[in-house]
Amino acid sequence: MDTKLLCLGVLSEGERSGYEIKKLFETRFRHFFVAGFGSIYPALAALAGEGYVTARAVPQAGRPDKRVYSVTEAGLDHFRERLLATAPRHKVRSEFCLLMYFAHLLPPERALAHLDTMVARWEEMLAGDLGLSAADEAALTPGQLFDLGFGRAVVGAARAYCLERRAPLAAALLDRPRAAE
Amino acid sequence: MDTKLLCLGVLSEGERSGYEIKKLFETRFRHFFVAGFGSIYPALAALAGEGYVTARAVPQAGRPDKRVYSVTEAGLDHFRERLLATAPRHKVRSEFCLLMYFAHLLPPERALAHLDTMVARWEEMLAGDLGLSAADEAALTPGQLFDLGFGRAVVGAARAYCLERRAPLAAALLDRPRAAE
DNA sequence: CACAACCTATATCGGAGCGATACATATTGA
DNA sequence: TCAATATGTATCGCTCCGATATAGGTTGTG
Repeated sequence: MDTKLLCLGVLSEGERSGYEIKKLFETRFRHFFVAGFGSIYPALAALAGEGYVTARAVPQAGRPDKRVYSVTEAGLDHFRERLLATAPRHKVRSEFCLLMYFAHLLPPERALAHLDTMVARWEEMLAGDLGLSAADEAALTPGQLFDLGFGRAVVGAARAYCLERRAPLAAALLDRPRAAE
Repeated sequence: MDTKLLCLGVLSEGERSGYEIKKLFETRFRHFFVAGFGSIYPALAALAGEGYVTARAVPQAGRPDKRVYSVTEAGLDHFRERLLATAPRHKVRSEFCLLMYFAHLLPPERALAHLDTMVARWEEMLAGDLGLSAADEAALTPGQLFDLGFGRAVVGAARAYCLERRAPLAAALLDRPRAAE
């Protein structure tokens, strides 16, 4: 389970609760890793069962207790081992591309709306978590900096391509005879 | 199951066997949808059970029979309905980015090797299925053309970024003191 | 002030999904 | 000769994750 691996990774930077880990996933890893509570809580429970992390209950005023996890020595070792054994993969699952592929079976305005939705989402990402200032970047490790730039490059390219091809696509979708180049 | 949806989609272009569908997935959809036999065969069986496709056994010389599937009228309707009800998503799951994020815990040469592996894979994709000639492109629907360009843009951006940042990353990973910009 | 909307916080379950594997044979290439 | 590689179908079990439940606090707005 890769979720276990990433949880171990973020815990190696400091103790955190499941909820905080989810937040972190959303801000720092959104462009390459998505995981919900349904993945994170079981992952943490499994890690605790294997002795790679320990949990500590922190009472909260008027809120349910927070379970704060810390990585153990064995967990750190395990993490490094697993990292060494992990093969680099990069998988995309895009219903957006699927919809575009069959755009001719969709009302044209629907296809274009999907396109606009994606552009908006990518712009949000670029302006949000991917849009750190230079000052913030100084605090990052080389790898974190690499990932940040990678996200910007890929998401930026997707956004740029969609914007650039919107008009030609609209033309091609709306009137069949005229070619759009 | 999205696999069911895509199977229905490719069958709407003509009858095909499970094996042929897998081939098609690998060549046409690799950059946005990955599915193995373990997804495709159950998907086809389910579609047949629902009456959305019909199967026909084609005897082969010296080979197991081929089961060729065709989409039914009901299947075509269902496909269009499902397309209309599908939300545009675009999800990335990248162990490569994960490895890069924690590159400081890896031997530097290992991190760089991972990077080179990915560059090679992306170049393969660009030269292969994403590298159609202009003549071939004329036969595509606007949506197919859009997806092809999208794949080129995104995969190309990933490749370019990795090549561009390789040297700075290597420098930063090898000697900590010097900043790499 | 009432009510909606959203945030913090944890947890489970059922079903989808897919990697690994098995089987059977023919061709290609070293 | 032996190892790959290609065609072809199929299943099993583990992983995974979306949806949902629970519970109260805070913020915002008409």
